Amino acid sequence: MAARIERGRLLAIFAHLFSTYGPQDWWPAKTPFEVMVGAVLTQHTSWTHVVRGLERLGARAPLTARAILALPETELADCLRPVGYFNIKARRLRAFCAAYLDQGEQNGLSRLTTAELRHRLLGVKGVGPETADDILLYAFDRPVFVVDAYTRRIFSRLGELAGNEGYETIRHSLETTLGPDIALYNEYHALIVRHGKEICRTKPRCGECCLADCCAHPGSSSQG
DNA sequence: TACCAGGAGAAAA
DNA sequence: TTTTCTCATGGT
Repeated sequence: MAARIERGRLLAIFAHLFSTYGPQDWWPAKTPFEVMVGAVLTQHTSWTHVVRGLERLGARAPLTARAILALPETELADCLRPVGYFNIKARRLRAFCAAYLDQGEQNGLSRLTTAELRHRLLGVKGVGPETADDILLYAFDRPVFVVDAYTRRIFSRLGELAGNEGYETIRHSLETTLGPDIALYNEYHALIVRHGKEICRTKPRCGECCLADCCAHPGSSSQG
């Protein structure tokens, strides 16, 4: 069954988050390619660790697909040590760089439709739905809502999701309800991550944070 | 000391 | 097809 969330409620939650945290100015990267590298590295890892990895990598080679591919995998893995899962991520990053060059880099990929681009990204080993959608939204400015663990957790706590919906179900529901709004998706996901990092880990129950007012919704279960 | 973090793929059931 | 396991460092 498809998840259904009211548009007004989604916008109210967004307004609460925005008034609490302000603009997040995402993604924290200098170039679209750096966004892509960050998206691969941040899998199941906090951004502070990714920054360290990027700094080590940047000290060893320019942040380009060719330069990364020119590094031996063991050396790349050593750069990525602070990120965690460094052996796996070195393999995944190399696979991504190879695919990126193969598909014509930024210019070649930019010509594809969002659906085609998403399909190509998901075809790269190590790029799953969330990583692909991070790249689509923040590197290619495509109207794709990124669903991550925090998105699922927060909307579940607010009673908007059961919590066991599939990734595509949640994404489709959010995109259908909100309409294709790149700026809104960009800020919403950034705010969800900010809220998740600051609040969800320390306050286990819904209603103990800036979203308390939103918890008054009749459908809210408020069970953490 | 133990738990968890902005996932994804492979293996097992 | 679904569930479980593995990858790994570093902060709390």
